[in-house]
Amino acid sequence: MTTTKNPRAKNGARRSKLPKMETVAQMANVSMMTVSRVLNGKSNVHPKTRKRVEDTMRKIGYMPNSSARSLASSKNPFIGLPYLNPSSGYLGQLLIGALSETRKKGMHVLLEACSENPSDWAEELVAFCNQSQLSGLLLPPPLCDDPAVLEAVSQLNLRSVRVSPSRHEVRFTSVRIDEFQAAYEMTCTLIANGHSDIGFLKGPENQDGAIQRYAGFEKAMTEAGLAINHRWIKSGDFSPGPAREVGKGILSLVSRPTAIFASNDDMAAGLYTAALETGLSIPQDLSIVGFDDQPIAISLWPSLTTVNQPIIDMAAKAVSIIAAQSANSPQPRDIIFPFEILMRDSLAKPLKTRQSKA
Amino acid sequence: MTTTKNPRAKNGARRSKLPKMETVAQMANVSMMTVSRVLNGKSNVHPKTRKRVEDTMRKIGYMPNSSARSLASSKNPFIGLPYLNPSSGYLGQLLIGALSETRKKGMHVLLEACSENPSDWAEELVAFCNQSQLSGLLLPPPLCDDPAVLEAVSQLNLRSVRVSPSRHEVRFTSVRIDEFQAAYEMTCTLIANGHSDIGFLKGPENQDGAIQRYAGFEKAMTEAGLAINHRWIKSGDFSPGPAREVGKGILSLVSRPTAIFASNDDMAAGLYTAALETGLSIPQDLSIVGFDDQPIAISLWPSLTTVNQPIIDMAAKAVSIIAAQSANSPQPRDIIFPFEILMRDSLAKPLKTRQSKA
DNA sequence: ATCGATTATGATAGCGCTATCAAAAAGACT
DNA sequence: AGTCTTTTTGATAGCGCTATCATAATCGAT
Repeated sequence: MTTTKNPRAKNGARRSKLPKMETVAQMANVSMMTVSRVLNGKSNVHPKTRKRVEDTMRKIGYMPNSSARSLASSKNPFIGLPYLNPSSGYLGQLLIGALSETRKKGMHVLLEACSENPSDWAEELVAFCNQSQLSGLLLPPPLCDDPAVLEAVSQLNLRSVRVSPSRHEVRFTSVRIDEFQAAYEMTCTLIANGHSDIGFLKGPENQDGAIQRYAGFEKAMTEAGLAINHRWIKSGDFSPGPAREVGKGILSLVSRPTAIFASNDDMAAGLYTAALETGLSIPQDLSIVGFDDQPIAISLWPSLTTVNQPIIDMAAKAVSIIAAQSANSPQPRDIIFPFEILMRDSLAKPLKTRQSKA
Repeated sequence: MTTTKNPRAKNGARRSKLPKMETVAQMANVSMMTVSRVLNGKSNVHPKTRKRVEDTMRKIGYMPNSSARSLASSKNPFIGLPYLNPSSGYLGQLLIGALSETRKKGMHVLLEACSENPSDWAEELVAFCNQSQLSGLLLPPPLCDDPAVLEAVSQLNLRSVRVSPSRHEVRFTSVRIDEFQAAYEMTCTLIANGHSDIGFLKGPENQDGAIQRYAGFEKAMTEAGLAINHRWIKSGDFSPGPAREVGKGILSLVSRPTAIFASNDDMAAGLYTAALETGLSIPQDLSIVGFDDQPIAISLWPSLTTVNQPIIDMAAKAVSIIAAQSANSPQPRDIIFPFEILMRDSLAKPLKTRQSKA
């Protein structure tokens, strides 16, 4: 008696009820199916009807419920982006490209952090894809170069695009630059500038891209008839700290190179520090070139000469491939983008030219 | 006759059929409802039954379909993260924290690029949230300081958390540091090191955080009885390029400061370049301090003294608040994290102390 | 006009899961 | 054993949309 049963209770404040497709259909005097067709941009709707439906949608602020759409069609407007190493500038670029394209296509990017442990990648990825009913997957390095991941993903019946893998793989579409060629050309540039004593900071030994970069360097040196001094070739992990350490090692040798090619810009940054600490001026005493054109390249002084890969365009292309509903052209392709050698201020001709024996 | 009707046809290669909940239910000899309860971790399931169901799930590799779950429950395991300015190191940190937490909670982060045009933000955000049935929203700067966005989002009936807003707002939960206090303490540190001629590079005039940082600087100067020389106070946009320009302006004055406080690390990096170009050594001729501890802070040489805000922890906390289903404690809170002044190598005592008249 | 070929629209039946409420089973007491 | 709680389980009815197939409308071309 004292307690008056409150009629609102039920589902309470769950969510302010959005208009549903049925409402649109009634107001526009068509069936839901026609509304659905308009929503999905199907071609076989009479222009007049289409306009009426579109107007109605706009008028009542209809928003399709993506869960329902996806349940009914087994397709989500989501593109998965699993990755590690999120602090790198690479991710930022990738996202700019990917998001600008998903935006146009009405899709979204679903991010997923990967385990630290590479052996978990494949299994996690499968769970991720299955649960979220992704329509596609963007595979950045190092995932795109992991055999177990590729094997697992290839069985998943979704469109995956590998972004900057080091080499093509028949089962997948790749968007990439020719890293080997880029490293080759950068080395040629160094040589053309009069350098013959050139050091190289390798990336992680187990990353294919890192290997290709070194291979390109090797080819250019060999072609030019220059010896490679192995005391000037060191390995790092694509981060500045270790690069600085090994850089100091190289620069404190009695005979040191006039130029060093770092496998990426972060390592080049480490090298800058090493040079400054050793009392060497860039580029007078030492030329440094990098790879990737990370944001840091222009923050450094002098600005870093490096190789630019158009990650933004590559990511956008990758998304547009996934978004292409055309469906019947699921042919994996190898799309090679042009790279660019950005001549900035960290490369100059050496003061004296010499070729030491390796 | 000639044409043998092929029974497979129908839905063709759509997707390799994953086991459904019904299969689990049958195999475990329970109803789907019980399976659903186990899946959702409800408490009222007999331990024995729960184990049987869990075993069955594992055995047949059951993966719940998140679209179906979300349609039935009007809840997606997605946290929206709208943002601009994706190249900043800030985003990387934010993602590390957010993703490590979503991972634990079985949720995902849905990224969305915002329009370049701030006046579109609110409307876009509403569409984004409604369509994707987000369970929460992370609002990083500058979105978290935009009144129209806050107004729109507050009506949306979803959990939103503002990440590093410049001040608290009663309608929302905030995770942040006290930027005013941090800037104040950093300035005190500068003063304690013997600097009295201190310049300041402001951030964008319209960002509240940037304003607070300057206010903290002002307070410390005033308290110490030091005059502010307005020729040493310039505005930038949180990016290195313009900072370098205005930095050169300040450093080429006849009377220049012995230290400059940049509103963020990117601007500090621009200042490094300006100093080097002007022939000044850091920190001998000029001390520089930054704010944010972006990745570049340790790539610079000498390493940058700066303020660290624990973005990773803040983002993780934000996600865990959204994930907290407890529901009946929707009280917005203002969670202040401790900042840290990272003493590195870009700050030293000035060679000579003087106080010029403003 | 009349017929087939096309194009536009609609009725129906789920997609895979959860909310709801009712029923059954298991304890806690006389 | 019998009654009353409390815990555990199940049957049913959608969530909001799309696939599918059938029907109706439209259009040429005879």
